[in-house]
This record gives sequence, C-alpha cells and structure tokens, in this order.
Amino acid sequence: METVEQTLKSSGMKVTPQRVMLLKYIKENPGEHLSAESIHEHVKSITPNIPAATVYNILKALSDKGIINFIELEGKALYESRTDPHINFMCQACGKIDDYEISGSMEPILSNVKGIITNSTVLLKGICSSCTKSAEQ
Amino acid sequence: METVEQTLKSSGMKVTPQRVMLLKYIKENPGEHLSAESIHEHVKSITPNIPAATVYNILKALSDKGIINFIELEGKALYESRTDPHINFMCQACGKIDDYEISGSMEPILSNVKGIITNSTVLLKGICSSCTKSAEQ
DNA sequence: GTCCATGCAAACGATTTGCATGCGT
DNA sequence: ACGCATGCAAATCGTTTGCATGGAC
Repeated sequence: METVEQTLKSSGMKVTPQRVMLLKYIKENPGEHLSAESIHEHVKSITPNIPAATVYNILKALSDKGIINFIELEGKALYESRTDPHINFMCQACGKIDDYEISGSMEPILSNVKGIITNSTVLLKGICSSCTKSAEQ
Repeated sequence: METVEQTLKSSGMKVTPQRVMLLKYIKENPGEHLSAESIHEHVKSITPNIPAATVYNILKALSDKGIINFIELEGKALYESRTDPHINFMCQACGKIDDYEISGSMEPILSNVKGIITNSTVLLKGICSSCTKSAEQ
C-alpha cells in the first residue's frame, strides 16, 4: 500500500507535514464524510495554530488532484477517502450519510451525456434502514 | 396543464402572490438552474421590497413539497423545475449546467441501497461538448 | 535560492434568525 | 379570528482573501 507521502509526490504535490497529517486523517476514516470544519477541529488538536485557510487550501488541492473526493451537502463541504463512483445516501431523519456500491456500473445510464466526465456523484436523500425500522414500532 | 395556484393548493400550501410569482418564474425557465440569489434579484424587479428571507423560505417549502428540485453547487443553492430523475452536468470550463436524460432508469444501479429514497441526484463534473470543441483548435 | 505553502487576521457572501405585521383560509 | 406567511434588519457561519513569513525542493 502506497504511503500518503508517495501519493502526494506522485501527484506532483510538495510533501509538507500539514498535507501528510490531513491526508492520513482522511484515509484513516474510510466511510466517513468529514466536513472541512471538523477536519480543521481535528488537526488543531495536533497543531493548534493551523489556520482554517491552510486546511481549506489543502483539502481543495487534494480533491482537485483526485486524491480525495468532495461533495457538498447542507451548505457544507464534505470530504471522503473514496474516489471511485459510489452512492451517497443521506438520511433526512438522523443525518447520517451511508455509502452504497453502484450495482453494475454508472456507464449505461450516462450514455446520453456529451463531453468529458471527470467526476460523478450519486446523491440520494431519504430515510435510512435503521430510521425506517424505528418508525415502524 | 395545472396552474401554479392549483399545484400549491394540492400540496397543502397557502396560495400567496409571492409563492405564485416565484413558482411561475421557475416553471417558466425549464432547464435553468437558478440560484436563490438570482431568483431574489428577479422578483425584486417586480416586488422591490421582498426580503431574501421570504424567497429562501418559499424555495425551501417548494422543494420540501417536491414541487421544484434543489441541488447544491459551488456553495450555492440552485433550484430547477424538473423534479424527475435526470443528470446534471456542470462544465468546469464555462460553468454551465446541462441536463441529460438518464439512459433507461436509475433503479438498476440502486439495487444495493437500503431504506426509502425520496430524492436522487446525479451530478457530473467535467468539460462540456462545446468547451471540448473550442479546446481542440 | 526559488517558489510554493503556511500562518494570521480580517473580510466576504450566501443563508438564517427573531420578531412585528399582514393576509389567506 | 386564527395561524401561517411576509417584511425587515441584524446576525451567523462556513469559507475566502491578502499579505508576510517559512519550508520543500
């Protein structure tokens, strides 16, 4: 498995402690959809004087390079380690975001699209299975 | 074709001039992805003292009822008249958002998803066909 | 040594809040 | 008449900017 330092280097990014720390944190939390703010909060516990601007810069750079994935939800920027096409399901009852595999592939449904696709996001909203069960009682 | 007044009434919403005006404007611009702010700007030209809060309230209510569709892009709330599943393609070169039909249906790719889905959004980013052509020269 | 990344503070802008008034039912 | 919707102003909050300093290469 590639180290985060190698990942940064092979994407043409300079290797700085802040970038390493951030990318490690995101990679160590697969399945999580971390807000820029919560990431900032976390890294401040390690490097107290890291400014928001640096965190936002790094997150943007990492997602621009395709190293992490970026989605917007409820007015916030969320980042996740998973960069392959998948389904994000947000429960409107509990607020949790679950990932699901795309059954088969995205390609068939995209056959009408003209142009070059660099990123695909499938975002579902609804009531997750555990909230559905609680409501049934 | 149902009038916007009928649409509001049958969704259990009170019929007010502001709601009618807003919904009409969105319905009259199919294929457009209107920001809350641009909608506010537009209606101010008709009702100069309509506050942002009212516009935001109404847009939220309309999308909660499923009368219009809501997506988030680049930190802004966008609204469109189309509420059936379709593809939103944002060109990273010119910023335009194009709609495409989903080839076949969403359902097959969603077969892994547990829970009740109330809204599906497919959001693509890339370079649209006209920007691809301009770059080829 | 060069240039990009970081640290810092202040600004920004889209959206939201609280409350008084008005209007649809 | 009742209760939700509107008008208004101010506040909020996630994010961005400008610029000086520091560190990776």
